[in-house]
Amino acid sequence: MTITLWNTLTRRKEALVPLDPGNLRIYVCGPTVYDRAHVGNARPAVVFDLLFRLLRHTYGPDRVTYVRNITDIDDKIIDRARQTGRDIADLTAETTRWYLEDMAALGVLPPTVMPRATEYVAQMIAMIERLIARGHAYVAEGHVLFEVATWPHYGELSRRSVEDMRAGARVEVAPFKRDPMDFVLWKPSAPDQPGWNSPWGRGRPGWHIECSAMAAALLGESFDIHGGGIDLVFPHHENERAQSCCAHGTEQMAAIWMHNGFLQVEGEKMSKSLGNFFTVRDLLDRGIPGEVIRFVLLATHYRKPMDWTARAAEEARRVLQRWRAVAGDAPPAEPDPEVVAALADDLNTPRAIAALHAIAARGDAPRLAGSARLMGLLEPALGGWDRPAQDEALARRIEALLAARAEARRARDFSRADAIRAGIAAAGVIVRDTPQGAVWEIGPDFDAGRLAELERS
RNA sequence: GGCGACGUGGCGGAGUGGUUACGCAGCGGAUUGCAAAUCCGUGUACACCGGUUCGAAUCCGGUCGUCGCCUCCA
Repeated sequence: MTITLWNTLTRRKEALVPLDPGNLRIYVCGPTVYDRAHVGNARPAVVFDLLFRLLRHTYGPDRVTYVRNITDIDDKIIDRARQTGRDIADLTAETTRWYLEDMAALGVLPPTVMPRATEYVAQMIAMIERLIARGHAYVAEGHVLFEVATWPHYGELSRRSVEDMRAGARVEVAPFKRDPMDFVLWKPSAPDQPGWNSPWGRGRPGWHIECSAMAAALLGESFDIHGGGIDLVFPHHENERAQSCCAHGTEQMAAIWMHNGFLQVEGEKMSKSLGNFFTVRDLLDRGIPGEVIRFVLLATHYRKPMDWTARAAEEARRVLQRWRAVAGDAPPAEPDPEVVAALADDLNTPRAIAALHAIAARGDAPRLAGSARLMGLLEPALGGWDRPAQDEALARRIEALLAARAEARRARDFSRADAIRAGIAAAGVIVRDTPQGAVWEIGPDFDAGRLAELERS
């Protein structure tokens, strides 16, 4: 099975040809840890988790190295710590823990390696020294800057010409820059800011260098896939690519560059001022299962803009509930070839989901379970939300009411039977009659008061 | 202002030079005491305007709209 992926660099779908068949290497830009992950942050985590699963399935679990970093050096972190009076290490440690918990709730597997930027400062300094030695970087007023003009390929990834960018520059240009587009590799730290000793004085790394250093340390100078959100194409990935290629003297940092599309909420962009800004934790706390969130994120092709809506979540919940009922506890079979083929075609998840619908309609439980799990769905660990509540007293009360209805039906007292049924429904309990008898579950609008009212009548 | 992405039926969302995507909702039927659930069947589409072509929703050009990047936001 050949995996084909859209390469942002070439704007084409390309066959994935491993540089080293024994070790497929992928790097994805992870979170900057200063706050809870929002739904937009979850999209790349889920999308590249799916890719990770597909690669493991295709090449074998031991032949894929997936690196997703934790950026724990950043001015946003410094600002947040200052505002809240917290210690930076506490803040980043707690936020990292939150991130991992929230992603695990979405069925995101731990990557092979999760390096933290603070552990790679020495490698960053070494890389900056190489860039200076090779004539791609210069020191000015305690800063080290990458000199864009020294690399003719700058702008290729984001399809921008250096000329256009200079013309459209809206940022104030630091006076010590040789060119407005030059970007910071290292900058000085004030005494109250975190800093590391370096040949250029006490300071801290610029934004992009940490990914270049960690990728090189863990995956080598050149690797197979580099991924992240589309907003990272410029400047982050453009700059990473320039730094890495110039430091190592290589032609490519990654063979394939992948970017997921942006996320909107109810047709509008997510922003705190619109009040539609919410974190993964908000959704989980609101009772939306992580598996449902994952499904919604995978229902749109990863490269397209997607819209998070309450309606989409509701639809996803119903689909998963039905699939879980079909799959039951069946042992998972090999994934369906059509599902694998769809995913191998640039992660065409909507097509894969359509194939899952067909499998579910056939009632092929083992195949459904095995195929869905390739996508991180119908995993036992994410289940439970689709089962009735474990409250035994409540279960006895509902079953007593259902028994009363069954009794009324046997007596052909249909008006009483229907009244009980309507009452149970009004209380938010969903009842389905099957040949084996009535089954029920607690719906989203459950109202214990109305149930008690019904019991009195 | 510069650069880029996207625009498919009531909704979500693939695909793509000539043949049903799929799901949800709707409608019809089976089933049911009546319902729910389930099963079967079914209609509606490719932003707009030109062009290329035997044929375009699919290619090319333009217009409009939405979104993103150019501000250390995935």
